[in-house]
Amino acid sequence: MKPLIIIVGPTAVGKSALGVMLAQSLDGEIISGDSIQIYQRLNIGSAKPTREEQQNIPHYLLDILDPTEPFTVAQFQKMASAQIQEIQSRGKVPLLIGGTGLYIRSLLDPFAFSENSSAEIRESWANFLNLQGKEKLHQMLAKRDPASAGRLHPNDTRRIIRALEVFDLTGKPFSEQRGNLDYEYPPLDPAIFYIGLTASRGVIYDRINRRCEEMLHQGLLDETLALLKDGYDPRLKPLQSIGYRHAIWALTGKVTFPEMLRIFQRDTRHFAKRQLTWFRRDPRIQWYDTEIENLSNITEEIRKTCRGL
RNA sequence: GCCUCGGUAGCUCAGUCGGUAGAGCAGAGGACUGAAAAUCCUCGUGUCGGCGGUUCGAUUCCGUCCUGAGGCA
Repeated sequence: MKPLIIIVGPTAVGKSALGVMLAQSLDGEIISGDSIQIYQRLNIGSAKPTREEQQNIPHYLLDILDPTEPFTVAQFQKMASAQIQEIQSRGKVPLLIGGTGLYIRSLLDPFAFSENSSAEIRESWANFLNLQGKEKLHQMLAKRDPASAGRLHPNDTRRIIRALEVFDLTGKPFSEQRGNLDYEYPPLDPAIFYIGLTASRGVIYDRINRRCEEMLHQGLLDETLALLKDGYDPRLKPLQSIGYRHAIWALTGKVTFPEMLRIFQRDTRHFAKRQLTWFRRDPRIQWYDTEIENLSNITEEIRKTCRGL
């Protein structure tokens, strides 16, 4: 097995910088595991590493989609795993870096996205939801897939609709197909070095608060306005992500500027907390606290522990 | 110095016609298998400014002190 290094963690802890450093010392190339940085024109708000920050290290899965194009885990899984192999085949070390937990996990655990999805089916259930309400929708799922219905809260309509979609598509309950893998974290190949970067809550939040301000200074509003002027629908998924949706509120006068900043910062903090909840659960991650560890020692540790290096 | 209005959860405040208190915001924990920067669930004990008094019982009434804002001198 060839080496693979993964860096995860909450937003704004310094994953990108660590990644570039490791890429330099280990002859590596970087693959982004981020659901927003994959889009073109979303630079400032997605905290996409700039040319300078990339330091001539090749970066993949950045800037490959137009904001109008949908993107899903299934696509990510396919593209990222192909890219990892491609890098390895050239004798380089792939570094997977990102904060999108589901994306990262789709590469490590047996997530099988065999069936195609169906927007039509989803739409019809969304319609059902509008007409009949949450409880009825939940009951529909309970009839077809009691296990999933029991697991999902009636308010979590997005997941309920997906479970219904899977049933319609395959005739089998979603719960059967996912094989109870929620809490199963099979051991990783010893050639994989899985790093979680973290810091105390206070430090993370300070960094987030500052970064949000910086994004505005760097021109987040202009970046967003340019997209709107070019006809991009503000309801597009990537334009509803953190930062962009806030910019849109301010640009359309829905909120005042200071209020927008406040909510932007808060939503980013909430997001970081969700990321931590996701990653903390995975026992395979080796955590590094940026406040106490000297990150430059990581290279050596990787050399020692990572098979194939 | 006098008068008025405040001092209740980290913040802004509500409330208790006397039976030890609750909203919003902030925060915390959790879930998560094709929208995941999304979506969803759960969580509020705090000398009710201090000290006395009245009372079976005071955060609530009375006195006094401390403190903030405003007004009058």
